[in-house]
Amino acid sequence: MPLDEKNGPRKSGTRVTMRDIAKIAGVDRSTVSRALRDSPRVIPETKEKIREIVRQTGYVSNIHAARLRSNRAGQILVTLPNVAAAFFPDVIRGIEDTMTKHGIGVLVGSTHRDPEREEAYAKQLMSGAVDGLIILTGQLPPILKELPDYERQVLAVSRPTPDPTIPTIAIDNADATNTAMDHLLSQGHRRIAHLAGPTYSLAFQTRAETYLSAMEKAGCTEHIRLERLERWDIAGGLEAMTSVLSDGERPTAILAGSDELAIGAIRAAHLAGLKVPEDLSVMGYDDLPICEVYQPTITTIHLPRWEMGHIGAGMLLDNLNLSEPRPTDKIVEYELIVRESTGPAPDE
Amino acid sequence: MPLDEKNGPRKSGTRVTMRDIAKIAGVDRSTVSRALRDSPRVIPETKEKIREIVRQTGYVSNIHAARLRSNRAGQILVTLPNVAAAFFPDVIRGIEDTMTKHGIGVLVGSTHRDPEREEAYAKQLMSGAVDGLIILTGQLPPILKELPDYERQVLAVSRPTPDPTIPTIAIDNADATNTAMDHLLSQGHRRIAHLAGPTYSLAFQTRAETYLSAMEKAGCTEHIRLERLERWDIAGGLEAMTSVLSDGERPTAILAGSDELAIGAIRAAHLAGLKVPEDLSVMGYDDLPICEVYQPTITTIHLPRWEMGHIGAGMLLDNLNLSEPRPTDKIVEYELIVRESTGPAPDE
DNA sequence: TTGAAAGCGTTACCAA
DNA sequence: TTGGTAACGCTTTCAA
Repeated sequence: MPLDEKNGPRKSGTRVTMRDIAKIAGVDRSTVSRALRDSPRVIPETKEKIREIVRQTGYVSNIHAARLRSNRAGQILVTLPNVAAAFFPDVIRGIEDTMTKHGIGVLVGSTHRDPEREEAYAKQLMSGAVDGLIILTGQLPPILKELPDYERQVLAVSRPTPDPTIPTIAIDNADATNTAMDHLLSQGHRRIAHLAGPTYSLAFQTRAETYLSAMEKAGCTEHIRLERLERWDIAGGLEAMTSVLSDGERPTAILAGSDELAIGAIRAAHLAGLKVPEDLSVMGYDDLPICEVYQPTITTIHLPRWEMGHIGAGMLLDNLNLSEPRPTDKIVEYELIVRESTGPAPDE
Repeated sequence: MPLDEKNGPRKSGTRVTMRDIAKIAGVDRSTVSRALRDSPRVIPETKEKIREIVRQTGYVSNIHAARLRSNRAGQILVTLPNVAAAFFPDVIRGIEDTMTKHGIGVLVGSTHRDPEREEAYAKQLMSGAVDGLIILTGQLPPILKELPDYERQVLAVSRPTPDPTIPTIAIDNADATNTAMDHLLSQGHRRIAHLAGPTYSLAFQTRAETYLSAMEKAGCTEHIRLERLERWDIAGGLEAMTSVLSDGERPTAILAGSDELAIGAIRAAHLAGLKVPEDLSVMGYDDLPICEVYQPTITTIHLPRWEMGHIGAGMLLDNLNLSEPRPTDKIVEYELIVRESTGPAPDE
């Protein structure tokens, strides 16, 4: 971050400072400081006088000075792989709603899976620009481990990280996958393919592994078809499904690792002249808003996104404030939502 | 933002400071500062020595101190109404890509149309927490006007604001709407209804007005049906369309103010047993990614989202750096994309 | 090329 | 309840 040394400090244009307020009010700077933060140690009269002067002068406190002195940023950072994914807004909202109540600001940064960006965000925490970090990417920037006590300032929500010391809020992905598989198997499906999300993500990894073991348990070993992807968006689903349809035995059901993959799969099936769910059942994970209005509507595993964010935010606040750290994982409930995109296996 | 006065400054846990590095290296703090910012005024040898010590000690500079002293935040803020809207990610990406190249961080905040939140974000600019503000909401927080020279630090992208002094990057909404209407009229449609986005947004307002005048010009005054909404998401489109279908003359085409409204409208039509586009044509604005894979695929007005963000970011950087302000508006090009959701008007 | 020193504007301790 | 004052950790003149 090469700041231009040629420019000196940006000319602050003779901005009003706390000292000025103090002078006008005829009190000390410390009193002004207390008054503005509504300390009980200033009588209402003095407060009102100071506030009036602030109003008239249009004074705004210099946040850098406050942060330097108090060593608190008053804000946290949420990192996610990609702002475009419809999964995150609700999680962020859950975090925001909680943090805002406590006067803590929430910043959002997208990593695009770029290690440089991840490191830049990690440094925001390390440099004190933010007080805490909530990771939605499932990736822990390695550099963070240099930060003493990082387990208390970092939290993973919705996607577990490889580092088990980071407290995590998520569903039980193995359990959810078994529920999904039960749904498909109970409809008579045997040729079930899985469009798996990226292997670097633990959540997708678990889903894929559980799919495999569920297929084995159901005696469908010979029908296993695991399509591994390096993405989990609509385009990825489209591509993967096209590949599935183009060779080998055609499945009667698709368990997609995300709703986006499911939409891509449905679209690919449609383009190939197949009807969903008559010819092919498709389901996903997440229960994105679009699931309810896509045509057909989409069967999925509902994740309590707002709630995960809410719980995570509360937990981070605890870790940040309490002298005693309490970094424990938290499993939240999922729910199978059956809609139009899955149905009985077609007769042979 | 009531910080807890009981907690003193957060214990920094004997963190390594610049002074420590200087002591170990046997140089002055100023030399360390220069070395770390790669100033030409330190010989490579000294630099390397200092860097090595930094590496070993795990030193990270205190960003608050740097910002206080230099009076620069090194980051800008982007405000948008709602992280959930699929419209914004590309715009943000365009902003990020440009800013990152210049070593400027990008923060994203959602207002949820809450005046308190809007004001809180405005104060981030006023307090110096961020160097600039890019507004995607179409709303200018009133308090910002108290900031001298705010026109140079604030920019509106994609949605014009009511304040004409704020530089704006957007398409020509009137022109785009005429293009859309031409498309529908040329397909033989006369009974065209418009699902209009919220009136508080200038962009939606312009689209609605242009719809009206286009209908008049086409001699379709008696078929005008303008459904005004306070939202522009899928649920809003569903609701509005249901209302349109439930009373009065049934339109043969819908011009929806956004792609989300269009999806809601298509869904409502489907639920009412109508086929799109055979019974009803529907089109939107924005060209969201889902338009390409929804069933049917959706005709729309493409907006160059990444580009708008990119241009906006560049313009803000100019305004921030140059002594001479250059706040001019910029009109970008849109494009009509014809897909499956529109077709010839049905025979009567 | 480096060092010394003066702040940046606020907060929080300690006294009064 | 208020005042005085010493930091907070860095950057940037100015001098050497």
